Amino acid sequence: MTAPIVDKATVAQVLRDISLLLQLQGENGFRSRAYDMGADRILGLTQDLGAIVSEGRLESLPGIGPALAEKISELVTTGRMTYFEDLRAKFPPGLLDLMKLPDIGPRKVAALWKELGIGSVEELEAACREGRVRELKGFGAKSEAKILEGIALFRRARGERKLLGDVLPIAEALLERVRASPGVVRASLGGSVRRRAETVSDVDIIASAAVAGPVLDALATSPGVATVLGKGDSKCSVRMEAGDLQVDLRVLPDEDFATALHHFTGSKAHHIRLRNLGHERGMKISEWGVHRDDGTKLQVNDEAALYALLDMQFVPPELREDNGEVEAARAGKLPTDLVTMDDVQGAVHAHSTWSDGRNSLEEMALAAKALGLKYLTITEHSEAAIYAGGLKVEALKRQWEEIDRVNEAVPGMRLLKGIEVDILESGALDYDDKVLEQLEVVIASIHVRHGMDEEQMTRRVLTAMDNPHLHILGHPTGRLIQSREPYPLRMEDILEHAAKRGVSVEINGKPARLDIKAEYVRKATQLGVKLVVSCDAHRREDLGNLAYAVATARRGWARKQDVLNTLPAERFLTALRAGR
DNA sequence: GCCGTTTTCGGCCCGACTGTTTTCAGTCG
Repeated sequence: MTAPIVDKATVAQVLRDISLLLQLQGENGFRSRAYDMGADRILGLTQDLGAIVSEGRLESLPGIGPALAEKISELVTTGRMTYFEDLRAKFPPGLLDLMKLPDIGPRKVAALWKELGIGSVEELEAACREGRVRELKGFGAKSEAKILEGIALFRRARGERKLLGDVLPIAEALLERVRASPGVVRASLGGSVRRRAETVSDVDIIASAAVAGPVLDALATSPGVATVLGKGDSKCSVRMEAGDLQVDLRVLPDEDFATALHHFTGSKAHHIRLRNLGHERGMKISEWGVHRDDGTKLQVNDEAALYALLDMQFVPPELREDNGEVEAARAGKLPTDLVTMDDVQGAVHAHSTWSDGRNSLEEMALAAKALGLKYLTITEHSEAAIYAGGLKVEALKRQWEEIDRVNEAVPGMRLLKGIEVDILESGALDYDDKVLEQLEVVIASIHVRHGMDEEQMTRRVLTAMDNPHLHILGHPTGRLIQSREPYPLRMEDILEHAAKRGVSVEINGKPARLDIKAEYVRKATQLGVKLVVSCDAHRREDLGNLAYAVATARRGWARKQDVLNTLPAERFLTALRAGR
């Protein structure tokens, strides 16, 4: 098998660019959407793209037909796509950036380009300042002002999505404010935040109330709101001061709450599947309810009722990505015991002032206890991690004495003696086996020498897993969302080896890591690999990262029994050693 | 461009909001 020249993300990006260019050309919208759906499909693949291409299996993927298969195949095997290059050559290179501006879509970009010869953000800015844009049909003075605002925003945010961990706390605070406003019956977050996507672009809140006005006002006047972008009879959009975050609130009668919540939770792909299923049954599903073809409105009290109408199991929001959940729910094969925060008995992966953490062992213990947890694994860095205050063996042994003291002092909470030991370049671990065997929990992670090639890096991790004292593989891919690519690793090989050797795999809940990601969680559970949800805490507040690890586990369809730290401490320790 | 348990052709989710209009087009989610 030859390694693909281009990765999934690149293929998806090319397909999305084609979609935009086709829209610019005024092509059939469904044709451009086919490229978008193809991009989604490729991005969501758990299997190796190179293998799928070389085995000619592209066309077996839903949404990929002969035309896309041929183009993707060309791109993956040669690194180029003639169709894309030809298409792109018809337009100035800056044109695609224009589409990223708010309220600017393909029709407006086409008009700006054809009528005014505008091909870049800079040219658009100049034209707005000179008042040339208002001369165009469909544009006015207000449009020019809004475009200039949008350009400023574009330059600040560069269109980047935000980490879920940066957005969720803001979203939950706003939700509480909406919930407390006059006349609200029900309220919930929606959108990618509710689905717990790794990154989100905005916040959706859905509320039910007999009168919408006061609820919309509550959001518009919330602390932290920078500008009110728009406010109508049922909808209000604001931009927060923090991080240019946009928040959309919809308020409707309570009888429409469930269908609206479902609609605005998405994902779009999941939703389209459901609408089509409804169509087959003579039902029209929209945010305004479910209607029979004769116009009668069906009562839908909650989302479960909506799925029941379609003869499906309820699909939890985290699974609504059209990754097989629709088929599984129709067949009654969707797991009903996905892991929840309430299932988690202990937190894995915490640092203290002994290495690079900010809080003492006792402070960490008290904070974990306050969250209702029963145990916390203390896993400082090992000796090689000099930059992170890694512990020499003597210091590690002194720490055990303090752990014993804290365990006496904080009843109901047990600190477990562990380590986050470095995986050295050779694949050896940074402590002798004689030290490792005395520890209750051994996490092994890579922290240095990221630049090795795929073969070397894979070999390094496989070798590490052969050490019988290693219990958990820590943040296995090393990615930092939006700032560092994963190590070049054959993850399928790693997960298969973990299954064979009885090594557990971490789902690191630090919002910038979420490592392993949901797709690999699903792969891991299929292979029978046991998982732990971790907080990778460097301070008290980081214990809350567990919630993001649990969300990632759920997005990967992990059940309670797949996650070892849902067990009480003693059984957790036994399970870590089972199969080792 | 993709798809099919009435289809290999003719569909493909649909409503709110804004700014420009004077009945609507474009964008967004």
